Amino acid sequence: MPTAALRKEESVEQAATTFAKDQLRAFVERIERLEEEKKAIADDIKDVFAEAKGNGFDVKAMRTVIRLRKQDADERREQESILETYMHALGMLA
Amino acid sequence: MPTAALRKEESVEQAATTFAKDQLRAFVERIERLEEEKKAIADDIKDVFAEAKGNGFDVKAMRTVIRLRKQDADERREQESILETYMHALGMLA
Amino acid sequence: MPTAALRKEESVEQAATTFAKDQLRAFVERIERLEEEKKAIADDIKDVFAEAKGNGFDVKAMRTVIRLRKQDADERREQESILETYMHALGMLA
Amino acid sequence: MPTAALRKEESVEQAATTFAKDQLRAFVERIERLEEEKKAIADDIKDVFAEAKGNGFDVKAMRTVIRLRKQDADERREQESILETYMHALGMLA
DNA sequence: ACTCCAATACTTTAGC
DNA sequence: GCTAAAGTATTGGAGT
Repeated sequence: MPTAALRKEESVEQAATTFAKDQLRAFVERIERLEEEKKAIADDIKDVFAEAKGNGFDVKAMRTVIRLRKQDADERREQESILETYMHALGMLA
Repeated sequence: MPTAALRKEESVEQAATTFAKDQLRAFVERIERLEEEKKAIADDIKDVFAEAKGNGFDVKAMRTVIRLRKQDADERREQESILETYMHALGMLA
Repeated sequence: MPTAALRKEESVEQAATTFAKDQLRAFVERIERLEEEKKAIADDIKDVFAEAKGNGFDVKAMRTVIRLRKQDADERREQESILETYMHALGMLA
Repeated sequence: MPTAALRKEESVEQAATTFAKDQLRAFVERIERLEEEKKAIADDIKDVFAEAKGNGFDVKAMRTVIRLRKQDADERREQESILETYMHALGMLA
């Protein structure tokens, strides 16, 4: 993180304020940039669905397939977490 | 992506089915890859908010600011005008 | 829904405005009342968890149990919905 | 809910376990009942919003108004002040 | 335009 | 008290 340049004309408080302002602006702009990227990817996804649809696939069914695959992936973590909870409840874990 | 080989043993219909299956798989995998990227960016955004919070900024206000910057001026005026009307109606303003 | 009383002193437009105002206020108050009730129930739920905890039960494990039971209930609807989607995709429905 | 009968054949430990089980079941069912009630009220709220919408009101603005009414004045001023500061810093105001 | 569903954001709660 | 996670509410987008 760059230090705030303290110009002669500024009081210490003004410098602090200026610094916070710049810092805030930097955070906001970083987030906005990331959100643009995210939006671009979301648009890409839409395009792929549209292309699939153009090739005769049922988009809703595709979404279901993708969702189920993701659930399968998530489920293991989930199951492990549940198991842990139970073992803890039964005093088998710390 | 390999093309669907039309083996001697396959009927034309089987080939078509195999092709559709491969094509579907390809679409699904492209989407899954894109969703992973999207997730990564979403995580980055979270990190930035966390960092901002660690520097003393109010995350909720930051979100508001970012939302407002995204709205165009007309839309914003529109919303504010409706809100004002309602607040008036409910005696929340002058 | 009660009609808006049109007082002699009011113009038609004022009456309309007054009516809308009263109507808005009525809607808002109905919602606020419902939200209070909802809050009260949420508090009751908290109390039950606290009581269970006081009787030596593990709250997190209880939440897990409740969530799983709810999933079982939801799952049937979900499975039916998925089945429908597939049947549709395969041209077996509508 | 029946109390746990302590049958001759049961050891004290078994009885304790049975009792705990029944007690747990009772807690879980109480919570599930309460959650159903909560859900019913949430649905009622949705209905009221839908009705308001059908009468030409802007649901989003209504939600905002309700949220603001819930905040106490101090808190509201606080939030507005932070927001203003941030908007200033980003050149969105004066 | 409107409904429905998925995604996001916010709030609350549990554990450290 | 703070961080991490769950649950809940709100928003936006896709399909009809």
